Parts: sequence; structure tokens; C-alpha cells
Amino acid sequence: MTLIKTKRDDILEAALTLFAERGAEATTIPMVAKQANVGAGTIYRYFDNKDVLVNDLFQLHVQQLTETLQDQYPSHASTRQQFNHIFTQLVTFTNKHEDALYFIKTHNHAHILNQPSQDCFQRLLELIRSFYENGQSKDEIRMLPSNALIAIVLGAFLEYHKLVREGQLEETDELLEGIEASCWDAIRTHS
Amino acid sequence: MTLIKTKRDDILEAALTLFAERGAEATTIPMVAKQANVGAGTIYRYFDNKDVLVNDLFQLHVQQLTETLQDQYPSHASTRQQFNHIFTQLVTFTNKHEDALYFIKTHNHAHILNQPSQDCFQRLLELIRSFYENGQSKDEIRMLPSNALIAIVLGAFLEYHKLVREGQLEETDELLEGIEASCWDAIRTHS
Amino acid sequence: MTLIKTKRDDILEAALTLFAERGAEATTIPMVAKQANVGAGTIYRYFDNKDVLVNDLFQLHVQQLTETLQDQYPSHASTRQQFNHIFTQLVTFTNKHEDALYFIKTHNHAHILNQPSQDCFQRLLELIRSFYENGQSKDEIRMLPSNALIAIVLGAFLEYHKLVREGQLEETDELLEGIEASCWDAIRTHS
Amino acid sequence: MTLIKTKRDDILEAALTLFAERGAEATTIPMVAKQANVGAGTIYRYFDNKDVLVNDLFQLHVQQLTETLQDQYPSHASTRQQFNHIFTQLVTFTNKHEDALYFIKTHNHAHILNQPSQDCFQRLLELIRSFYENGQSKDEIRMLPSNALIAIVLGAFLEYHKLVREGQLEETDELLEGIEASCWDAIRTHS
DNA sequence: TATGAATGAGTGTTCATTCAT
DNA sequence: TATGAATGAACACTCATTCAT
Repeated sequence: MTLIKTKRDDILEAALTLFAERGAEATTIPMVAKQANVGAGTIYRYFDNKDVLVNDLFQLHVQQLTETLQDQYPSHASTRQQFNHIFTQLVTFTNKHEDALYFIKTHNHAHILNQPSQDCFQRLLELIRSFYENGQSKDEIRMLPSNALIAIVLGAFLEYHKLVREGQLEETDELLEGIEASCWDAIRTHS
Repeated sequence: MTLIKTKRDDILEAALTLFAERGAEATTIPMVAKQANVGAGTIYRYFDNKDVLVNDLFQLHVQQLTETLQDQYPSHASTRQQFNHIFTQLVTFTNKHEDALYFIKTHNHAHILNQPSQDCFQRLLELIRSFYENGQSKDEIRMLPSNALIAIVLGAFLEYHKLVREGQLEETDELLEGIEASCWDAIRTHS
Repeated sequence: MTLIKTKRDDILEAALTLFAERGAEATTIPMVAKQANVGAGTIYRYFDNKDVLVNDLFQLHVQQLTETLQDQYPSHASTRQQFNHIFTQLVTFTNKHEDALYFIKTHNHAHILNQPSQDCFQRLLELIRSFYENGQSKDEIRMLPSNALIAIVLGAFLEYHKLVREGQLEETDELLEGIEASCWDAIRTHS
Repeated sequence: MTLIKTKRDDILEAALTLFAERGAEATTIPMVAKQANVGAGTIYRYFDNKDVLVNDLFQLHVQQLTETLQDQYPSHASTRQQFNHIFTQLVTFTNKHEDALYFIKTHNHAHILNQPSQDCFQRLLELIRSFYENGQSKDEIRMLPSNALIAIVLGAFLEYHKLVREGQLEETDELLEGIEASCWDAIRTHS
């Protein structure tokens, strides 16, 4: 494991910030170059073109999120504990890459995305979907389409996180637990 | 009230379709012109520039949604009935303008939006927020930030609607009632 | 037949001048635009990209030259008369498009040329080649590869024409006849 | 005289190959560096910039060709023998530097060429021109502008050589003598 | 009023050239 | 001395906008 930050990393980081902020379409290569403290031409040493940059960045973070969710996933625990794991890892992931989740959410339907990116995203969805369907088969998760269930948790979490970033909400363990509990309540069946 | 479809309406309708499909940034004025069966220059008779078109379109539909939600709002009914009204009007609105809700959701953070558009959108959020906060004060709606609650219902409904449009789900009154009930369960408090 | 000079013609004419002068590679689109008194974007209304412009221009003139050579070609006349026809039409063609022959000669190996352009050029070569081979079969044209024979006449004619353009030589019918006779002598067999 | 191939020579050789193949304009410095097995920066140790590289290369080969033609030039022999010398040396030169003659022919009008290069090329032309004019004064060479005569021989020889390189023609002494005889016939007067 | 050809400012991208190593 | 990563000026090209018809 190397801790050296390469120019490639600078570019990816700058792109993530700007893409999350303004969208990939509205972000120009010179903007990314400036944000990354790099010449415009340098970006093309690492990425063939803008599309490749967007797709590489997208796949990188979708892949990382997928791995984060899979990491130590409690396959044999209760649905409740599995959900807690997912939510906790969502927090972990977001702490590492402030903008990544928002970037993923706002760009997963973008026209720029190529097939590998879409496949990569589908693999992430499958993972979450399998949790939901498993819970549904045990009658513990409500019978909504899994995409809708995903939207519920991601939407709620991202809106919460936005308030934290904007300083309108202070992140505490208690608050986090409250959000987690609410999300769980939102998706679980109620006897 | 006139029912004559003016060129302005053609343009707005074409823009809505394309903006929802590809995003406003990725949609060119000639594309809109072609879709609207209108010359490119004609668009500039009705809208000063592209930004104005996007903003006018955004405000138009946010305004219509706001009005739809306010229309015959049962101020004195139960929180449950109020939620049912909101959900029903969401369906009504979507039936009228297939793409409008998706357009609003995907563009409400766009950098193109000017202050009036943002204000207009805030008014819509206030309306929904007041419903949530009213419900929360009566301990009937769970204590999540209202933005998160909004995200839950909008996210769930849009994902459901997408499946309907893609033909993966057939819209029936029963299914609709099920979704409505699930959304309500997702946001309400449980004893 | 219309005599109206369209913008497309202006662009082609400007491109021909500049390509002959500096080569297509060294000629930028803004240069062509300026020479044609046209906005840079206008060029893209008529030609998909620079390559298409070069290829269209090349094919246009190769085609015209081919047709000029074929026009009233004395199929049943003597080899000598056929050569005279070819030379005369070369002069006719050059009088119409000052730079076209030089452009063709300097660009027929260019890497920009696509297959249709190369095919088009091959058809021109076939035409001339068939004249040479016909003459060779009658033992009236010397036994050199036809490409070499083509190079001889084109090379001689273009060098002569360059001197005329540079004002170092004055074009008279007598001189022209002398050049024609010399070229004929250069390629014919001598008893 | 050293036989050690320096990096400078590697660069010149690589450049010659690529310039003949694709033209100097279409050849990038990194391409030359790669072909020469040298870093891109190294080229700038030996040549101030790309223009200098092109000009140095051009002058080098024009100079060598000039010297080759002058070498053991039979000043007092017959025009016929002088022509044979010139043609033979052309073959010698081409055997040493496969691409040099083609490079000279395709680049002698290039806009990159500076005054020294053009002067250098003029000196080569003068040399050949003096042969022609000498022959013309004795009424042994036909009365064409010497540039045209030069074009005839160079054009014919290069086209022949191209066929050899492409494998469509096999180089034998007999064939070579035939070409030489044809070229001579092409430029000499006929009683 | 409606058009779409024309424009040029602003993209994405290339590549000659520099310079830290 | 040799390198190749880094640069940014200059290119090809797009598209919001204008305006003659």
C-alpha cells in the first residue's frame, strides 16, 4: 500500500469535487486542471479523453462502495443487523470520500456512462437488491420494488448528509443512530 | 383559458421530453427546435436564451406541482388523509406530464437554475415540509429531517413510476394503493 | 447550370488555394475560413470535418480532371493525336483551376486520403495508363512503367506551368506547342 | 571519419524514415523519439526545435546528393556519358539512403524550409541545370526549361524506384540500364 | 411572425517544448 | 548527458445566438 498521492489521484479528486458540485457535463477540462493544480494536457496523460475520466472515476467509486458494503458483510446475521452493517458502511464510505455517493447518485443515469460503468453499477445494485429480496422472502422487508427501497435509504441518507455538510445539522453518534433506525423502520415490515 | 397549443407550448413540451431524457446541459437548442417542429430561431422569440428556457420550464412545472398539491388540500383532515391527498395528486400530476417530476428531481440542483427557480422550488418544499412538520408535531410522522422524508417519498414514487414506464410493472389501482400504503408506513411513526 | 457561387464553393476554392500553397496538413481551418471570408463554424455546415473537406476537394478535382480527359477523347485517332488531346485537356483543366493539378499531385499520397479518394485517383491513373499501354502495344510509347510515364508528363507540365505562374515564362501558343512536342518526344519510341 | 553511430544519427535516420512515410508535418517529435529509441527531450539536445531538425535533415541529404553527383563528375566527357554518371550516382545515392530522394522531392516546397535549405536545394538544381544547359547549348538536350527536364528524370526514377520498393518490380542491372536509356531518350534531342 | 444559415466564443484535445530528476 | 512527465499554446470542432430573408 502506497500513500504517495500521484497526479492521477489529484485529477480524480478534483474531478470528483467538481462533478459532484456542477455535474460532469458542466465541468470543463480546464476547470478540472485548475482544481487539480495541473496543466490541461496532463489530464490526457492519464485519461484518453473526458469520457474516460468520467467513467474511470465512476467505476472507481462504485467499485469502492461495493467493496465497502461487502467488507465483513454479516451473511448469517439477522436482516436487522445486515441493514445496520450496510448503513454503517455507507457512513464509512462517505467519511472517506465526501462527494462520492452524491456523484454516484447524480450520475448513474448520465448519458456519458459506457457499458462497463453501467455493468459496474448494476453489480452494486444487485448486491443491495439481494439484501432486500432476502429480507422480503423472510417477510421482514416491505414489498416495494427493490429500486424503490434503494432510493428510500440512499435518498434519506444523502439528504441527511447534505444537511450535515451545510452545517445545518451536527453529526453525532446519537443522531446517526436515529437516522439509521428511521431508515430501518422505513423499509421493514411492521407486524 | 385557451386550449390552443401555441408554439411556445410545443417548445416547452419538446424541451421537457429532451431535458428529462438527456439532461438540459446535453440538450442543444437545435435538438429542441427539431423535436418541437420549429425553427431554432423561433425559440428565441419566446425565450431570451437557453437558461431562460430551462428556468421557465422548471418554474412552470414546479408551480403546477405546487398548485396540484394545494388543490383541494384537506387542511382539516387527518395526517393520514393529507398524505393520501399528496400521493394522489403526485399521481395526477405525473399522469398529466409524464416527464415533469423526473425533470424536477434531476434538475433541482442544476447550476443553471436562477434565484426565482430556486425560490419557486423552495416554496414547493415548504409546502411539503409543513405537512411533515405538522405531522411530526402530532407525533404521527417520524422525526427525520423533512428533506429526508421528502426524498423518501419522491424517491420511492419515481423509482416505482420508472418501472411502470419501462413496462416492468403494470399500473393498477391496487398496486398504486400498495405503494401509497408503503410510503405512508415509511414515514409515519409506529407505536 | 447555375452560376451562383455558394459559400460551399468559396470554401472549396479557398481550401484549394491554401492546400496547394502550404499543404493540407499545414493549413488550419481558421486559415481556410479567413481566406473564404466565412466564419470557422460555417465550414462545418458543409463538411463534417477537415478530413472530409480535403477528401471532397480531392475527389472533386480528380473527377473533373478525369472527365476533362475523357471529354471528346479521340478513341480511334492515332496515339500521337490522343496524346495531343490529353495534353490540351491538361492545359484546359489548369486554366480553369490554377492550383488543382498541383494539389492533386502533391496530395495523392497524403495520409488523409480515404479509400474513395484513392479509388477515384486510381480511376484517373487507369485512364492515362490505358493510353500508355495502348501506345506501348503498338510500339509507339517507350517501355517504361506507366507510372513513370505519367510522372514524366505531369512533372514536365507542372514545372513548366510553375514558371508561367511565377512570371518567368510567358505562355504563348508556340511555347505550349513546343512543350507538348517535347513531352511527346519524351514518351514515344524513336525508330 | 568515424563510423560510430551517434544518437544524433539515430535521430536523423528515424526522422528520415518517418518524414518520407508520413510527411514532416504529420510526424510528431515523440514519434521520432520512439523510432530512434531515444527520449523526446534528447532530440532537443541535438536540434533546437522541430524546424531545425527538418532543415538539418533536408540540407544533409541535399548536400550529400550534390556531393554524390559531383563526385568524379566527367566534366570533359560527352553529354551522354555525363548523363549516365548522373543517373548512376542517383542509384548510388538511393542505395545508401532508401528514403532520402523521396524525402527531398516531397519536401522541397514545404513551408518549413528556411533560406539556407532553399539555397542548398538551389545549388543542387544549379548543378543539374548546368548539365542540361550545357547539353542544350550543344543541341544534344531538348529545349525544355531545365526544371521540367529535372522533373522528368527525377519523376521517372522515383516512380521506378517506388515500384522496386513495393516489390512490383525486381531491380536488375538490365532493367536499370533500360530505365537509364529511356530517361536519356526522354531528354535528348532526336535528329 | 418564423426561419435556418451564419457566426465566433468556448470546448476538448494534441503536441512542440521544457525541466526536474 | 539522457529522460519522459508536465506544460500550455494552438488546433479541430460544437453550439448558443443572431439576423437577413
